[in-house]
Amino acid sequence: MTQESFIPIEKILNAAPVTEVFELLNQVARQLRDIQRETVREANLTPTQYQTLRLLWVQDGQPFKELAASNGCTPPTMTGIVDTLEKKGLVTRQPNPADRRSLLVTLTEKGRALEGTTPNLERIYASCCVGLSAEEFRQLGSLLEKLHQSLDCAC
Amino acid sequence: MTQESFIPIEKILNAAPVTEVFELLNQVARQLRDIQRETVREANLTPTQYQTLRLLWVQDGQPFKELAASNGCTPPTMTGIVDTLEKKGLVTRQPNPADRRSLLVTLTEKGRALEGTTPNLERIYASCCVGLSAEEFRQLGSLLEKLHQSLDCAC
DNA sequence: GGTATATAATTAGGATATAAATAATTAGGT
DNA sequence: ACCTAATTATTTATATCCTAATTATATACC
Repeated sequence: MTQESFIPIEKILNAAPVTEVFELLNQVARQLRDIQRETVREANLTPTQYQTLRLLWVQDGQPFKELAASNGCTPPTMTGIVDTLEKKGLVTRQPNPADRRSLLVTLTEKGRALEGTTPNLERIYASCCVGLSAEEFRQLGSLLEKLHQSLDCAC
Repeated sequence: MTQESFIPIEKILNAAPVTEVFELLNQVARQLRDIQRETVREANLTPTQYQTLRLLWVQDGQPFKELAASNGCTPPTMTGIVDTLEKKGLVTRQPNPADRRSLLVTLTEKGRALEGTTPNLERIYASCCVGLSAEEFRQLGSLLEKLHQSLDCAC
């Protein structure tokens, strides 16, 4: 039995490799949000507003709950986001014929027209990833997917 | 020339592979923050407050600017965080002898004592990553580091 | 049918976030 | 020394973001 077998768990934890990687992940997420912020600033949108509009451009007329889930926030948060988008005249609340409790978040003409005028985020994102090969990028996606699954199960 | 040659760039971009990976990355970041929230809830702390205390546990008496940078937020945000930590009696603002504009964020006895009683986040994080092998996890860290560098340069 | 439970969106209240402007202080150039 | 420019923390205004509690409606169960 080699000496390495006796490295105490505390010592390994002190190195905190997991925490380090997770802090790096958070840092990268912040960088991406900042890039997004710069990209949509000219359109007078915040990253959150842009993200929500993107979801509606793909499928208009979504109930709050679904929209919140797709956006990764809670329903109360989505209420606030839709409030500000409504103030800007980009969306409206419409009754849901299928359920009178539910409201559908719906694009206005102005909100729909915005799709054609906002810069192409995919293009800008791609230009920021020159440091990674296509294969490395594919690998990153695969590992993140695995981590996502693992976090979903374990916690 | 086959028809495939005429696939317009817009159609390819709609597949949005980069955006997909980046949205996955954001989703994982959110999962990690939620785990952190659950972990420190019992201590009556938010993830942000815990993160800031962690920085002070490593090095006490940091100026606002440094603390904000380490925490990945702006100085105005750090002002708010320290305000709430001060209200909880965990930190105080101390004058910086080296620069009268500067204030040092300093742990109180109560704030320092909290280090021993909060749960070990590293241990909890590690238990959530059972889906990845050590090698895969190392690879993920390496790819994130590369992406971090790339985003820093390109944007 | 009537009551209990569940669900959709909101409200209330607190804590982060950003941008923009400000007060106090320091640093640099002349 | 003096004046301008840069820096530190803050304030203000607006926008996210959470949890917990509320309101209105729908579904289930007996």
